[in-house]
Amino acid sequence: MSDATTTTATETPHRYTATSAGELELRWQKVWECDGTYHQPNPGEPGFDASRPKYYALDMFPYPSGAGLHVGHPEGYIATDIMCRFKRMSGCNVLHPMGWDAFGLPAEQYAVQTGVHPAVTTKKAIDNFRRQLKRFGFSYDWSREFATIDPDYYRWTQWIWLQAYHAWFDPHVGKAQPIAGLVSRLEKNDALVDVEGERVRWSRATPLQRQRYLDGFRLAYVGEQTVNWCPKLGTVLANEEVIDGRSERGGFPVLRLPLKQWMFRITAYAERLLDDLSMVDWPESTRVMQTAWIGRSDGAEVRFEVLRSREEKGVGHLRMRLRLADLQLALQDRTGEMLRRIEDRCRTTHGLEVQVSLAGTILGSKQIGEILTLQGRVRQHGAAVAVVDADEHQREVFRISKLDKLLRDEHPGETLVVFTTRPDTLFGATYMVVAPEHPLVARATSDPASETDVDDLSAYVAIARNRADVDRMAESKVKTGVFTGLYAKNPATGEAIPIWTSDYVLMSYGTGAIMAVPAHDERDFEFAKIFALPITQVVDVPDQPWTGDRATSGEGVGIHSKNEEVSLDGLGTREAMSVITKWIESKGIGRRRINYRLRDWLFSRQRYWGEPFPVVYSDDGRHLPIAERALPVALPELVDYQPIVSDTPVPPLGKASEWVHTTAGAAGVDASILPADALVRRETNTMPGWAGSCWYFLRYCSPKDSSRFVNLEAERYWMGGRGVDLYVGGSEHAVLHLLYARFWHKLLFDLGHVSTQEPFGKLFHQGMITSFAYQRVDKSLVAVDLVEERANGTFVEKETGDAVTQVIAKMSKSLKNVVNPDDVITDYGADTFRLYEMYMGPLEQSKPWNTRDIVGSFRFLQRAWRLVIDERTGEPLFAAAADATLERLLHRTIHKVGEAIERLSFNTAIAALIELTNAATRPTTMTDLTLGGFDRNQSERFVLLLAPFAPHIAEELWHRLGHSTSVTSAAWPAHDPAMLVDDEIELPVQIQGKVKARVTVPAKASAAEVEAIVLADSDVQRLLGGKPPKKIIVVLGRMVNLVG
RNA sequence: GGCCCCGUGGCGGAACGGCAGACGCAGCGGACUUAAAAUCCGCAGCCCUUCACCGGGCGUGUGGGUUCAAGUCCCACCGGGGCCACCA
Repeated sequence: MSDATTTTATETPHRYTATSAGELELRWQKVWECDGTYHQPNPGEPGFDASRPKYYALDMFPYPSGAGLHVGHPEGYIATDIMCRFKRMSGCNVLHPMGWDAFGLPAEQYAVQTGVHPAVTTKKAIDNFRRQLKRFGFSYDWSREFATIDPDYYRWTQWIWLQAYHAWFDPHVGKAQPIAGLVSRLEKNDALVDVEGERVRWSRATPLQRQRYLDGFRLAYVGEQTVNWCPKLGTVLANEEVIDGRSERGGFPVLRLPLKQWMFRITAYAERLLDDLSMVDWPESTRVMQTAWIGRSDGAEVRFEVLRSREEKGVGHLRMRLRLADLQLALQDRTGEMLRRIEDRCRTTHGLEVQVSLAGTILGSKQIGEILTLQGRVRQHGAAVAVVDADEHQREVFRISKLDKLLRDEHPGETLVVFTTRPDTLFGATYMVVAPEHPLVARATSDPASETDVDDLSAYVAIARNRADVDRMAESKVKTGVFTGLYAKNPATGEAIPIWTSDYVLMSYGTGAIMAVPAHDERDFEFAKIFALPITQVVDVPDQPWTGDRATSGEGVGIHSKNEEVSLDGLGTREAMSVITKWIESKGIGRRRINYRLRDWLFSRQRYWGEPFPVVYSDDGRHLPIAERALPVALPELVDYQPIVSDTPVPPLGKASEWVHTTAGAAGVDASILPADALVRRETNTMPGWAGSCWYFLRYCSPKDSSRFVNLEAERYWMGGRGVDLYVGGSEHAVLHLLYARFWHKLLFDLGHVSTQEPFGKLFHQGMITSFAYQRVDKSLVAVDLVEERANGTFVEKETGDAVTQVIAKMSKSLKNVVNPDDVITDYGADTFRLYEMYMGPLEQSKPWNTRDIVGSFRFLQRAWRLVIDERTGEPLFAAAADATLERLLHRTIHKVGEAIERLSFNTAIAALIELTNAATRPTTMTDLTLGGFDRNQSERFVLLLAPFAPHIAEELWHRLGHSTSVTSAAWPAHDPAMLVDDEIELPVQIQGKVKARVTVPAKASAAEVEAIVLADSDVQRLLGGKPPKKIIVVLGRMVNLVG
């Protein structure tokens, strides 16, 4: 117990003490709950006032852990609560909800450790979090509370997933469309589709083949991917969940493993996710992080011929160009009729079997000429593939996957496609490198005539593959690699250059292969030095003179870059890139391309504690969606939810065999898809913890709606304009949650389910609450309880007496500097806690908790109380007459506080309130208490100013001032702008830029008048010593500068 | 290694390019008290000068620059933090 709890009850029985604060806080919390003070009706509901503007303030809902709340949790919640209370008083309808993000790994791991079912521990944790949060007096509308584990909620999480499953990203319109539209197009054209290397007409394809084909388009799809497999967690993880080769949760090593998993085609939205960042008011750092994560690179894709030896001549290319008129017709004719005609023409006039697929978009006829080239490539058997290749803009993802597929599947071992951001260095490409996982390597190892040691190659690939990414990085200092025995023909120089494999090239980026330009890329240079590969300079970089002992990666002027058809010599890098790209395109060996670092989002987890997928499998291996009417697919109550130890991921839900093996009818598959009695197997993977947080802010709008994931009208009202008006949470979610939620939102927007492109109009990250710790000379940290403070303000280690310095560190059990919010509230009350945490410093900054400082906030509330209440009687106390100076200050404070709240600058708002209180406080020695302080009206406005920050004490004072309704619904006081300026102001006078004197001038004085007053001032004349200044600068209302 | 942010009293921090250090903590002095606590009043960046008042100089990590004027803008460096990290 702190000093604050002691009270001099005998003399001042109505003081504000920790005890009385606790009493009145609990009392008002009960009243607010009984009265439904913070209940916000929806449009159409009784009590809804349509004339008021809306304000939606959202906290990142917590993941309730067994440990309970720590002092960092409430920081953001207090901030939004202040804003909400201010907005309510300013006349807004305010949506301020709270809920629980309750599925996920930590709860399951805790359950596995303790043997208690996660449903039990999670419920307990939620109850504890709710109790702790309620003690702060937050103005949440608790009637909107829900948890992501509620079947009524995850029913709709599954529903949204189904929307993605039934949709594809149509490159023509740049947005998601129902996949039924694509299917009917395929049917109508009876299109030739490509399924795992085999081409069949749609009408003749098996159901499984059709499904496989459509999986190449669905936004939620099954895909075979090299995944991040964490054996220790027993699950696969998304790229975003892997940091430095270790799991974000737990820090366990992560391996790579090819696996069929549910994916989200988030890459289809790469461009929009990037561009729309300009629409939102977000911290710059977060926008930069998302931009970097999406990682757009502009460059070119170039196809190299693969040769089996240095001497081999490559297979010739056949290049074709259709007449512009044909293309124009093809584009305008969406039915496919024209495409058929082009195919026919190729067959009859060129003797070529050609497939034409329409991947371009009608951007305007002027672009058509430049956007399309038809490339043909002859195979030995005479079959050919043509790719209609469209413009680089927007529709990239769809076409590229298509191109890659065709190239890889149709011409195994014959070409090697690379992506480069520096096509202008093509002449300097002296070797190639492919990732160890690249298919070319597998073929090279099985080539009996290989020029290299195949065993070496196999061994290297085996090591690189099995190595966890952590090790791969740890050993990354020295580059390693093996020659594959294959060569590629540099299309610019015509030279055969060796193809190597090395783990510095990643299979997951670009095409998994690079053209190495050692002269102008540091990584390639390092590799070339180690393996004595040739280095050819092809760019002269002005500020990086060529010395031969390092790569020059800057931009410059092309040299040594010339063949019969094209020359880059003398061209600047930018121009050279454009020239060479055009040349590549005209040769049909590549094109301009945009590449994204973003990969598709792996959405399956081999865990029990998550949302089941609404999918079953038929015995021919097809996945079949559950009908919407059959949702939710409830998570079975599994007694044994222990993860299955295995070298490969095995979902624990497989243990619920009665649940897994069922019939189509029982599972809820529509009879039109499969007969009701057909045996099916349920999907046993579950969704990751991120699923529930992707759309919870929408559910708050109408949490009880049982017919829709969100009520249409409620969504339009609360999310209207720019979505959530204020979203506060930690910057640790800068990419993960905030990127995923944006993706879901865009998908829902495209399908017409929500009304805004972006979910969160304004985002704010609160800083971390840190703590003090102590550091020895050797930089090791010492726990707080092992250190004592000396009288002179220095710190020594108790045991040794050695001096230690105070440093700022994260709160941790080992440093004994963790603060429990419950204790602080017991010692001072929730109002003091709220005030202290907001007064510590700027909201966005990380700040050290200092328990010693809390008393300052407490004393402020005591003074505020004494200012309004006579502590002997408990009755309100008023000055006989309003003090004019105080009135002026009050107006200024009203202005300052309101403006500071809008800026989320709560520390300065509170400082202004303290200044006002200090100015108004009567000395305790004063006997006539009617002399100082506020009059009734001033007191009321003062209490209103206090209300957003310290709602309990404000409510108490408001009622003691005679009001019977809550301060929550009172109007924010107005200020008179005329009261913000004084009649006379004191101006500093600078001489040669240094403040030397002060003069008092009328506030409305003109520059000339001010100048006259200054020059007439006796101090100024003395300081000038008779010499008139050369120049006088008058900044009205600010200062005067005399320059000699 | 790359990009970004931040360096202000003993501590947390204020400061539209215009009086640096608001406000709070800790500290010091005083009032009240038998006393302590609490409360209230006052003092408080550093240095020089002075018995004192007065007065003067230096001060926002370091060094330069722009400007009548720089904590604030520009360049370089030092220190701390964050993000990414072989992304071709």
